[in-house]
Amino acid sequence: MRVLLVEDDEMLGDAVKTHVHRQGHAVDWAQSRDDAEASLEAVAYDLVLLDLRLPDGSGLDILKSLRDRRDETPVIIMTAHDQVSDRIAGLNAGADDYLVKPVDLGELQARIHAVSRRYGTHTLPALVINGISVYPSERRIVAGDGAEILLSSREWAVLDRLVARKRAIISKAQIEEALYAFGAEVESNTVEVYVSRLRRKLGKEAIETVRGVGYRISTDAA
Amino acid sequence: MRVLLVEDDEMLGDAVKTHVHRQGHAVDWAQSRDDAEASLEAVAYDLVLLDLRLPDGSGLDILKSLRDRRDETPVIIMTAHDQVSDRIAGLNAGADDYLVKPVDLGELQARIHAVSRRYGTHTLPALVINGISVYPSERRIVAGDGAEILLSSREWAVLDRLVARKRAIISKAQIEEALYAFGAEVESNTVEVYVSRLRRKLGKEAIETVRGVGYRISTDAA
DNA sequence: GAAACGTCTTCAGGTGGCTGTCAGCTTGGT
DNA sequence: ACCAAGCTGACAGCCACCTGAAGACGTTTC
Repeated sequence: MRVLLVEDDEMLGDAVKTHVHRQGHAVDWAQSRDDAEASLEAVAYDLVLLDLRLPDGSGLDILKSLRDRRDETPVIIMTAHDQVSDRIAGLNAGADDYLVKPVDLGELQARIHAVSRRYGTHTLPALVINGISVYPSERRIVAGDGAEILLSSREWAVLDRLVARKRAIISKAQIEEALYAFGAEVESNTVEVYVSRLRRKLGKEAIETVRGVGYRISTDAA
Repeated sequence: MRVLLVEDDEMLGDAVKTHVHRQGHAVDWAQSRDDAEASLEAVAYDLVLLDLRLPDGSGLDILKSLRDRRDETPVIIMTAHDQVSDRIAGLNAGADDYLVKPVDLGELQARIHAVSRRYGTHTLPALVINGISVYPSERRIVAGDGAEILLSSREWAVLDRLVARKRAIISKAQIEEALYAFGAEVESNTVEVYVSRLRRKLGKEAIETVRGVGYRISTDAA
């Protein structure tokens, strides 16, 4: 997932960003209201973590303007104190959930998971190889440090076949079948080339070759 | 194979686990939905046996979230009663087969076999030597601790001949015949070499030499 | 429209695992 | 002790696989 974190506190922001990164999500961190609105305009996010107390205006206004634009991106509010009025205002303005500071990272994780599930987006990677998270139905993988790596459509198609049945050995023929939906034959080592490219992005050990049989995801890669 | 059993009933779970374990598979047993999801996240399985009625949520959700993640691990459902609606919902959600409780262990075995066969993996080892399972038509053997040992195609061919008729003594000539489909003569001790290589992987006692006659699989190896 | 860019496919040279061969050694029978 | 049969480490050749490069094609940018 792609997450926008709106938080002016350096310490807290850093902790949250790191933690959410570790869950395998791409995190942009906006430290002011202007920052946040610029980001929201430029990028489509799957989730927004929103602090209501910002130096240059209320976080609530960000949420309101989002919903005014009929943007239904899930928003989780982080309120500075357990102020009932804040929470009510936030939820009324269209927030999906809220957290009370000091933020417990485990709780944050659980709430992100719950909200995302409600929206049908994926928060759990289908697979983690070498600390690199692979997500289903997304042409992107996330490295351990949070950096995003984009996959081309063919690269992703190959990886998808391998990940769908993790413990199985998949033959080149099976992979080709998935790549070229009937008819469109290919007469060279295309699959080998894409495996090679995937290895460059995922790490050499990520995909195991079984000579004369096919390929398989390495299950033991830590 | 590595199997995840999701079942909250102690009695039934124990019986099923024991039975499946006897077939030579590694079985993890999850007794709750949370347990099951944690296991699925951490480990790649070849098969999931899924009870739909769990204390902390529906087993169907587990299946749905698996398929949402484009995970195609085979799933066999166990429904509490012969509820048509359950079965239909399960199959629609992407289950591969279903069992009706009370579970008949023989039927369970047959269905596991059928589902696995559809996916090209074998569930019944042709033979167990030294706690190492040998599967038909696969160039792979599995040690007692679950570690996999890959065989080269020639190694496999030799082992296959020996396993095909377990108690019989197979001559070198017969084995050579299987290795080199007519014409392609071999004029050295190739068979001896491959027996040696196999012994290195299977254990010294796995293959017995009958001087002047041929080889045979040791049946007494525990 | 032209240039810059990214993707897909093909090809060619390189690499490493698999294979068959042999030589020297071990084992079993007499 | 001797011989025949079998065992196994070493090695050269082969073939499956790997990978860098380049051309064809489509897309974006100016």
